[in-house]
Amino acid sequence: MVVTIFRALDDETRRLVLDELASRDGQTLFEICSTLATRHGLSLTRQAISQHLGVLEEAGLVMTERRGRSKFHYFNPAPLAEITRRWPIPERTDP
Amino acid sequence: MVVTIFRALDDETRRLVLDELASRDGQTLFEICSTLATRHGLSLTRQAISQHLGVLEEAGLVMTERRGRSKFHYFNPAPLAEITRRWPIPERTDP
DNA sequence: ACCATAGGCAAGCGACGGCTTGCCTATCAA
DNA sequence: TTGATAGGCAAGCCGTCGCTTGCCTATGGT
Repeated sequence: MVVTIFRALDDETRRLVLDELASRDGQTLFEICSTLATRHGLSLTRQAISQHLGVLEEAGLVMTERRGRSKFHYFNPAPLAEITRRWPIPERTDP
Repeated sequence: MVVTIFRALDDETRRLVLDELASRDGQTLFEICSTLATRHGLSLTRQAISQHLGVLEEAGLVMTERRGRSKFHYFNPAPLAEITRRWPIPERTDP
């Protein structure tokens, strides 16, 4: 199944994962689990987070790098440009 | 239920509706139905499109204006700024 | 070799989303 | 007033998503 960035972004947990990686890049699965738990009160299984990371990776929003038995995750905002390319966002939002 | 812009964008039909309104603003429900059918081969019920428009309106991506028995729909890209505000998009995407 | 650590695979369940169907309301024209 | 046009409400079906549970693989330390 093809995962679009729109599907990937349509989940608050995945958005929090992106926030986490944006603030501290290169975290492992277990690190993301613990930071999500302590900073956002998320009580999710490791597998749940793993699946979320899989979706984000398929969408190209997260890049990974294996070293030994660890897998490091990096936030890649580049695919988000598809949104602004499709619907240009006005500079200012003054009502 | 609260409809976020992320949920609203996570549907190709809704994205096509936004494209349609972006290219020709102020269309009615029936106009959107026919243009989607002719230009994208979408064979959906009027109610389906109506529900999509409802979701887009709840998310603030579509503004409406009633005149008589017609309801005109306008694309409002302003809420999309939430995305770039949360995750700044790099200017260029040269690899 | 042994065991703990870091992660993956797959099945199953509950809930929600998209779409249809059927019927109803409101506005305009004759 | 009658009928046609533009749209709304609500129930129901089916597929998909998020999450858990259980088990398996692989790397590193001692």
